[in-house]
Amino acid sequence: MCVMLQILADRGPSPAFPPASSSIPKPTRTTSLAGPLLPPRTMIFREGLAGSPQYRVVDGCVATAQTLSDGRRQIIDLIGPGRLIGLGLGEHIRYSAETLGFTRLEAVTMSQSDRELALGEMLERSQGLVMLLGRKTAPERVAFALLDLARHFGRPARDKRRRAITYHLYPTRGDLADWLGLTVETVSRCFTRLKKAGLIDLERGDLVTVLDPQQLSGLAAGDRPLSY
Amino acid sequence: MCVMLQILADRGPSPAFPPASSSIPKPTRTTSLAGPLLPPRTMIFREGLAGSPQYRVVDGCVATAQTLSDGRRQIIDLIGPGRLIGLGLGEHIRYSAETLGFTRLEAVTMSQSDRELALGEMLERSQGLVMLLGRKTAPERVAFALLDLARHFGRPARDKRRRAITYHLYPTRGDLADWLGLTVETVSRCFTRLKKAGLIDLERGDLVTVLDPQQLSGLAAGDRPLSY
DNA sequence: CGTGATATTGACACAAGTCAAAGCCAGTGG
DNA sequence: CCACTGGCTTTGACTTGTGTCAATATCACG
Repeated sequence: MCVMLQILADRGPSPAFPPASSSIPKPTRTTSLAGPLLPPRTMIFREGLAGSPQYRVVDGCVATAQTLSDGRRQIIDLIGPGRLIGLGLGEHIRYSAETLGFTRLEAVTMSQSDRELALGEMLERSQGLVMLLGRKTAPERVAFALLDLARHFGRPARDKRRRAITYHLYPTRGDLADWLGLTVETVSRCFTRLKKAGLIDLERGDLVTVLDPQQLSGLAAGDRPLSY
Repeated sequence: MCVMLQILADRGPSPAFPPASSSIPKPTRTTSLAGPLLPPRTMIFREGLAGSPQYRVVDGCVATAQTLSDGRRQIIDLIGPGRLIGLGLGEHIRYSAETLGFTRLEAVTMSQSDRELALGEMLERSQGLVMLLGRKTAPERVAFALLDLARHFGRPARDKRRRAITYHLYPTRGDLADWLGLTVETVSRCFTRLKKAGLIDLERGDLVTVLDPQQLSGLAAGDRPLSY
């Protein structure tokens, strides 16, 4: 039995995604709880909606974000397969969530201790982002993002027994800018510099290969300055 | 019976503060759990220490912070009376905590659901800081900080039935800079501008009066631009 | 083969950082 | 009581990283 997820596949501002029913059916297959394939830019829920539906990302990518009254947007987290969305204060949701690519979710119910663990993980990631936004330079931020995405979306498929990791980049330059507290142009310039420095490779704009994870993480941590 | 808190009142890098014993004695007085008065700049715990002792701030102010290898510091939160410190992943503490003024703590043990609630609150504050650091200008950040501190440290003592709020500023300009992702100089300049604009008043450097909370919160939210 | 979104690149502007010099104040000791 | 010290703050002059604006390139899609 499938949890019915009403898909509202419009782009941009759209009606809210109804929370899954709280009655979780027994799995009859491994994917029995999984919803349908959501298209890119589907709004899953919005800021201010009461209640907190909980989903696990099965495949694809979801961005959680807060938006200021004047349109400034800050992405709180990019969430890949296996991770959860919908946690937070029970009262009101403080952020919206939308898909960045074709994405499959499954509804989950969690024990209290699982929720506590998940909250702790979210807190840890949020505090990491605070450090990044408060004290890191643009190249450090972009390097960090590329490595974080590699961990979540990279297949262990190493290029030629080098430690290279290749993955599909779900977020656009604009999404990355809104995550890293930068502008589209700055993100693009950092990409170009990282490419010229031989740390990464980019194909067709959305296929990333991290060529030198070692050096890239040195950059992300602020140990090395990225020459040029 | 008092929970013994070993005070290490040195300034700067110092040994860790030992977690309170987990056996909580019955209160014999209202302040029976409260520890001694900790002097300013006492390190309560450091990053990387295992276990997570939990305290409530009774009086004073505590800053939680992460530090990069090259010394860049990011304050995660400033915590006033009634709020908790020590929550997070059980495994390791990802941040350090130190007092900013004379501070009294009390050891607490919490039910699981209290912990979940407290984690949710920390998460919410952390995400608010993410928005501030990623997308707000320096004057907006400072305005936000002054209002947040007013909520936590301001006495309801209103000036002359105007909505003015006065409070002692625990953090130095440097602490504020490390919280807001700015420099000491920028924080100081914003203070000067806010003073000239008649939104706040400063006496002796550490006594703040918010003269126009209304307009200040408009500034903090990015609705108004702060002329001059 | 247009058309529209996204990405890159360049020229320039500006907010915030850096460096440096006073200023202010609390604490100390003569 | 006063000079001295050291930390914090303020202010000014200048630099710089990142943002803004604008032109072009690239790519997906009909």
